[in-house]
Amino acid sequence: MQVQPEGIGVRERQKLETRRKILQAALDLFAEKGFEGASVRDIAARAGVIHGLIKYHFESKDQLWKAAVDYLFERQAEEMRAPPGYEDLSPSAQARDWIRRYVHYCARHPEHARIMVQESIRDSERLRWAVDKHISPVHAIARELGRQRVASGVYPDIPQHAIIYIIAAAAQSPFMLSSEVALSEGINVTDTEQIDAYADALITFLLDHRAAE
Amino acid sequence: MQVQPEGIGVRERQKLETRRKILQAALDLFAEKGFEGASVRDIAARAGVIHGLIKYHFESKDQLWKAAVDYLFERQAEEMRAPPGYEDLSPSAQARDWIRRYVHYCARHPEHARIMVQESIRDSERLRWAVDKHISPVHAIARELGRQRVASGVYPDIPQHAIIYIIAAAAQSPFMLSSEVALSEGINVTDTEQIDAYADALITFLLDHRAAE
DNA sequence: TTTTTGATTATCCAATCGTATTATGGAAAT
DNA sequence: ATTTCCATAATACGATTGGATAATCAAAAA
Repeated sequence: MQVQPEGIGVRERQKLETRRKILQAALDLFAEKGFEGASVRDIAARAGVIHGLIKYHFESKDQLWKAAVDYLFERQAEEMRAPPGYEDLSPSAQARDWIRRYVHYCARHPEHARIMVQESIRDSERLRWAVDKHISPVHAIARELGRQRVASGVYPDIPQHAIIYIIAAAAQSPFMLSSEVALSEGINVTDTEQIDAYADALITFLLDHRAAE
Repeated sequence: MQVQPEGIGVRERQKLETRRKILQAALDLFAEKGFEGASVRDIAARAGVIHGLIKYHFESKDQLWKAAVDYLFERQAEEMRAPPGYEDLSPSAQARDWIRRYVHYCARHPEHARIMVQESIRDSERLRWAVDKHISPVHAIARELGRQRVASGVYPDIPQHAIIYIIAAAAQSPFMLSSEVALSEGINVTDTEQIDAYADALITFLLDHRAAE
């Protein structure tokens, strides 16, 4: 009657590891090929497991997708948490810092925008689930933030949904479409310098620039 | 030996009509479901023809997609042609007019952004074809326009590719994602008032606003 | 040590996929 | 009037799809 070292057996550790590998492969392939385009056999092959295991661990392709999206938004919440000292910054500096951090998040995890955009283009049950569980809560927070920045004159007084979609789309676009950018502009958007340069450009266009005349 | 009224027979007229119906159905379904998600049988059913006709008229699903994209960019070139008197406007007024017309184009034809974004997320032979034939030429024109506007102080002095992706993404986003906007914000972006309001908001954010402090 | 449990493996299934092939019927050419 | 041509229709094919099922085998429990 030994006490287990980690409180977890070999068996359960392997099970969790298998789930993790499947989830990572699902993220990659759903982002690359979309829900219909990514087959459960492709996903299983990339994860290095037999395809029947996906039904065993996730019951269906649909629920695998939802598990992947859960992971996506949990990770976003962690990585986009305000850094220490953020509250002490001026409204303008807060906005600049937030946009810069969001651009870096989009560059680090282009699969987030890729999966969600491909799903949001269609009107599926999966989209309704994602809106209810993840998108609406995120937008509610963004609206509250946006209202404060309009009040302090950092953002212009335009509808909140316009602010949300303009900033999100502009921040995600070149990283979500990195293949197109590489082919048409010859630019590798995964370079750290490129990411910072793009964040600078976006902040300049939105916050520092006013058209002449 | 009668001279034909239109220079075109019943037979050829019907053939062209069939091609047109298939092309329109392909546009709808490629935009809705992506290349892999849209089956040739779905497309044929929506066009009201037998599915074998698609091979007869377009040889393969791949070439049908390319024909649809050809149509997309030809129509865009027509509809985005500068209106009479455009050249007489000030640089600032030209930029505002162009953005407003582009937002309306995106609202009128959300399938354009939907098809191209779904394809640009993956790195396929189709994407390379589309970049070579359509995207690169469009970007070349956009870069030239952008350079003029930077010179006149209407756009900020940031890299041209940043200008292109910021404006295009922001203009397309709410219309490309109209289902998500409807579900999460309760807004119907197909309303004419909504389209104009969004164009106003985008122009304000990009050209008229500067952050306080 | 023996038994039980459950993660994994190996097949199987019906449905659907893109594509190829053959048949047909009426417009166009002679 | 007769023949030719070709757009359309009707099947067929092998491959792949998501999902279901039964066998296996080692860890965990007894």
